[in-house]
Amino acid sequence: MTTNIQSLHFEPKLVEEIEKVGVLKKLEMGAELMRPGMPVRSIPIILSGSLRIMRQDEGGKETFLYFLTKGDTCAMSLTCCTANRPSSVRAVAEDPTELILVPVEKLDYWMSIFPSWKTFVFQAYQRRFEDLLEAVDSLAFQKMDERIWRLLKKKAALQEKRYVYATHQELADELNTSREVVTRLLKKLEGMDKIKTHRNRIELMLK
DNA sequence: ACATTAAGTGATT
DNA sequence: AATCACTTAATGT
Repeated sequence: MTTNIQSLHFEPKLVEEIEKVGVLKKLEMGAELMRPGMPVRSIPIILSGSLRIMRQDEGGKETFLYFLTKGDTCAMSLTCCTANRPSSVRAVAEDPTELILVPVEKLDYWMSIFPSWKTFVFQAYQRRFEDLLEAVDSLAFQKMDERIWRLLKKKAALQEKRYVYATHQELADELNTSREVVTRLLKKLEGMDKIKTHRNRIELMLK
């Protein structure tokens, strides 16, 4: 399903420019568009499909940052281009994807004469920033010990008492983790005198 | 006493 | 933090 450039509410003259200077590129699912260290010579505008943007650590382990979909462009590319720095992320096609590559040289010029381009770039930054915050949140939330403690307090507060009636397995299911992890972290909380564990029941030690 | 279910543990990735 | 393989403890019949 191809989206054309017209649907991205650019002014007609800009659409013309993009068509003249942009290069259409199609990516198979799983194809890599960008990898860390690659020089960035053009910025992509996604027409259809989606790109998965990831960060990579030294060992090559990847963490998901955000998706780019129809009408998006890559904020990283914009900064890399203007600062003339290599890419620090990896971009892989999540689906079969079509995009237009716009050469760097045009960016400044378009910024100054096309209001819709300025808006486009500005929005790209704003949306990517939001996505990034979301990614940070979910990573921060993945500290299971905190999540369990929050859940217990919430459950206890929901009633009036200091007991939470649940098995480790049930808690594990709620937190999308394994029973063993829950058991161990509860043990840790118990060691800190925050709770006492019983069968089918957890006692919150609130003073 | 026996079976069932919950909880605890070590090792491995 | 997840998974596996097992052990041990608590409870129900």
